[in-house]
Amino acid sequence: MKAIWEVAGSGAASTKDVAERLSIAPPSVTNMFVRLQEMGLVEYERYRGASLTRRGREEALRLIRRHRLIETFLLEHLGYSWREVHEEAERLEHAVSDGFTGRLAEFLGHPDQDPHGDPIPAADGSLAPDDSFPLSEATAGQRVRISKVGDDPSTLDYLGDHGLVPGRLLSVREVRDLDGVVTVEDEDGESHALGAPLAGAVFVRGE
Amino acid sequence: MKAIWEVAGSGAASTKDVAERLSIAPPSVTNMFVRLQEMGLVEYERYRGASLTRRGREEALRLIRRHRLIETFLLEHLGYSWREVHEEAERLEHAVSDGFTGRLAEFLGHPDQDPHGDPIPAADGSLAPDDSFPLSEATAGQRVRISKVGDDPSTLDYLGDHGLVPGRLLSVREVRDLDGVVTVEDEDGESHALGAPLAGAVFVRGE
DNA sequence: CCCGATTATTAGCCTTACCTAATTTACTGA
DNA sequence: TCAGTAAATTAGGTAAGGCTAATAATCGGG
Repeated sequence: MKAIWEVAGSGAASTKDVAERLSIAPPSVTNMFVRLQEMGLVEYERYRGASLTRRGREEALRLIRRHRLIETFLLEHLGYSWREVHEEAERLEHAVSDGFTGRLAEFLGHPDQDPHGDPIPAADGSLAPDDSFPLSEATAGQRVRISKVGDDPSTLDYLGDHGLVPGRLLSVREVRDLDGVVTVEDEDGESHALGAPLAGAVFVRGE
Repeated sequence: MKAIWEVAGSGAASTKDVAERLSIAPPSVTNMFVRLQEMGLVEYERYRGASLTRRGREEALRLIRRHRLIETFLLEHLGYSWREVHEEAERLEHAVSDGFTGRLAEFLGHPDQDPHGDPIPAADGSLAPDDSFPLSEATAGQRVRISKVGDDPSTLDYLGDHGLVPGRLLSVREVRDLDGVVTVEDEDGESHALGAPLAGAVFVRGE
């Protein structure tokens, strides 16, 4: 469910994309699509991918809520680094109950976003709309705030080391079409030139 | 592994006892014994039960360590009650990495016993020897400190409600052979008469 | 010392969640 | 439009971890 949401949002997720996200073989995904449809969590048509039903979306958002709350806890209270946190949270989210999730939210002070800057769905399944866009789509001169960063570990490490973390305010100096390099200046006057892959992994909101 | 340890310590655990502890059918246990033996975690002889090898014991103690650290966290930081905590910890302990365990121990200040009063094995697998005994084996006039209480939920609730928790100092007033009732007085001068089942579930150490 | 009760094992089956290999469908560009 | 390729599905298999029913071993009392 979570993989479908992450891969396709409310649209239809392809077998291949889901298989890649989960690192499993495509036939296993087809199989799962059929079963999820029987359970009423997914709308599925052969050769056309699967999309979430209302119930399916709720289920996915509950999982994502768990995941992000757990990540927040691991990062803020157990001293995990960004590169370690994802894997641990992935395993934990399948083992914890709703009761645990609620108490953890309480413990953390009901945060509405995780340390990546991703919004944490509310217990009722509602999710703040996301108006952020990748830095690669910014325009020169714009002032933006980092809202989240991609979750690839080495990307995360690099950005973290350079202070490019959610909440940071940036001025966009140049967006060069030729090679996709985006140059930004941070609050300390430090300037960063980010290649296309990095610029695409830094999500921002206009200020 | 954990079930074998809990049921038999370093002795041999019977198929039946383990099956009961895990609420599964005996044949499943026989099956598992065979596989654990192939893995070198258990010494097993048909019709004679299984006992842990050195590696098996280490493995079991690592799990118990996890379990007790998780329980401690749930009770002390997430506001779980004794009756809820066991089930949640049981599921979590299988999802958590050694890294998590270490950081959680750190977060909790490296406690050496859980809130039940059970010792928490050290990371290297060593476990403090347990010199406690059930209240039913105390003698009148003895002063004892509660070291742990049985983990049956309703027992736990009753004892908790009456302030009979680990750490509490008690004076043994009477141990009546006739019906097994043990009468104790707590630090506040409050007197408690505990029937055989309760007296057997309260473990104490001489002061 | 042996017989019946208790405990354990074997045999055979099920479901879940994966896999690979072979086949089918859909898509795209000449 | 149609052929080649990419994606998806079907077919059939494996291992883990359960189950029940039937059989076998052990043990304790008369």
